[in-house]
Amino acid sequence: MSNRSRSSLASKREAHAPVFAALGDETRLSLLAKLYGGHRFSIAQLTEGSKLTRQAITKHLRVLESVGVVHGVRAGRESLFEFDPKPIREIKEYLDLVSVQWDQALSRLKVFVED
Amino acid sequence: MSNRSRSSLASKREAHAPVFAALGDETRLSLLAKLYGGHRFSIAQLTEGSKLTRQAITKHLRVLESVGVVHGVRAGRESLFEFDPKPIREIKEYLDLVSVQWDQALSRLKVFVED
DNA sequence: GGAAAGTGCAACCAGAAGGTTGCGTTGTTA
DNA sequence: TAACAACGCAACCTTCTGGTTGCACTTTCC
Repeated sequence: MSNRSRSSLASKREAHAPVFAALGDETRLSLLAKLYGGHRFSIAQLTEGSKLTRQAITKHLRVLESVGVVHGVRAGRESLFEFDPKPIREIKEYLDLVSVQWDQALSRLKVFVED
Repeated sequence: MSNRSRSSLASKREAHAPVFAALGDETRLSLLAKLYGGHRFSIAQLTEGSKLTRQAITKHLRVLESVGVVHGVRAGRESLFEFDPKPIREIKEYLDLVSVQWDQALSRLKVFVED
C-alpha cells in the first residue's frame, strides 16, 4: 500500500500541477466562487461587477476550462459556464495523500528518536 | 453557519491563491515530494538528480518558502529545507468548503426540480 | 593556509501570462 | 429588416516567470 500511494502520487503529479496553477489566481478563484453555487452563468454575467474586460474574463474561463474545472456550452447567442467538481476532488485526494505521507513520516521519525 | 463558511471562503481567497500558484509547477511538486518525507535536504541534495541548475532549484525553493509550505534554515555552509504542512492543510480545508458548498447547491437544485 | 563545497546575489534572456483594443459574426428583438 | 446584445478571434503591449551564467563569500577539510 505504501507502494500504491507512492506510485499514485508520482504518476499524477504532472496531471495535478496545471490544476493547481489554474487555481493560483484570485480572479479565477472568484469566478469559481460564483460558479460552484450550482447555477450557470454567461460570460457577460460573470464579467458583471468585475473591473476587468469581458475578454480578460473569457481568457480566465478558458484556463479553467482547459483543466476541466469548468465547462462551457453555447446556448443561443451566449455561452454558459458551469462548475465541474472532478478535478478539484482529485487534487483534494492528492493533498490527502500528501498529508498521510507526512503524518507517517512524523511517526517514523518519532520512533527513530525514541531509540 | 452558512454565513460562517461563506465568509471564510471569501476572506481567505486572496490568501489561498499564492499557495495554489506555488503548487502549480511540476518541479516544485517534485521538490515537495522529496520533502514531505520528513527529512531535511540541502539545496545541493535537492538539485541532485534534476536537470536544472542549482540556482533554478533555489528560486523554486524561495517560491515555496514565500507561501510557507517550506522552511529553510542555514546550517553551517549549507541551508537545509524542511516541509511545513500548515498552508497545505489550509487549502485542503478551503477545498473541503468548496465541496460542501457544491453538494449543498446540488441538493437545493434537486429540491427545486422536484417542485 | 589553501582548495573545494555550498550558497547568495545580480544581470540577463526568452517565453508565458494577464490585459486591452478593434473588428467581424451570430442571435435576439423591436 | 435594422439595431442591439453576446461572443470569438487576432494583434499588441507589459509584466511576471523560469532558467542560465558569472562572481563573490563563508565553511569545511586536508
